[in-house]
Amino acid sequence: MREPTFLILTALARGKHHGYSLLAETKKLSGGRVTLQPGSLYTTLDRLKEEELVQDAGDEIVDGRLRRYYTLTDTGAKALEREISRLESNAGAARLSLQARAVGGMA
Amino acid sequence: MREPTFLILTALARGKHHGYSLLAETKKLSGGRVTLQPGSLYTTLDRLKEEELVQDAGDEIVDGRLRRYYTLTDTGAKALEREISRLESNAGAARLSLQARAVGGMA
DNA sequence: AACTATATGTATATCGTATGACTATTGCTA
DNA sequence: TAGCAATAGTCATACGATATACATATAGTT
Repeated sequence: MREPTFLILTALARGKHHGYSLLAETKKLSGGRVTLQPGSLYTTLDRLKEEELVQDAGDEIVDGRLRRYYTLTDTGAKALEREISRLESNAGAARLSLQARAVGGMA
Repeated sequence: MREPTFLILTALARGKHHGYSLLAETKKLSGGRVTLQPGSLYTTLDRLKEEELVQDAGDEIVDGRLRRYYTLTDTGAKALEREISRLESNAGAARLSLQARAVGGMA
């Protein structure tokens, strides 16, 4: 799972969002590092729906504009949890390696 | 940075390795999840050398077979450190989101 | 003689993402 | 009232890291 996908799932874990609001939310979650373009967002959402990690959560018309809401499925929440574990495990292993390098100098 | 790249840099942070030993080391570091194929490994190493995150650390002939060693550069170590921070930050944000979901139910 | 492990590569395909152009509506303001 | 920004979403194409499959060679094992 790559960062855009991860950020989208993370944003949706807090509750439902519509597409456009995800653009702002993912940017915020990444501390400003990641700015998704509409094209990336919607193709990713389509894929995630096919994989059943994300599902539709109803449409709404606000000020004449359609809002299409999305939420995490339980499968999606589990996938996110596994992904978090992977990140933490990788980060931990790498921290150990870097410490070994700092302490031992280079072999 | 994706997982294969990350695992290769992590392995090299502990000291020099030749290509083939990285296949085993990255597998070990990932807890068996990731099995790099030779093709992925060597193309990634070539790219990392071009980007100067990794450098050659001498050749050696053992039992009639060539071993080509690699190490991290300082730039590579810094890149790995930044990457670790990114993983930790993403994992932290996602944990909070999942907790919000668990506590609040779904909105 | 065939097979497995060690060791290093090349060529091509795949897939998620990036990019950029496009459609459409509302609200503001000059 | 024409023009522009912001909101909301779609579509076509390109890119790039990795995956897959293949190639080559030596050493040791069965």
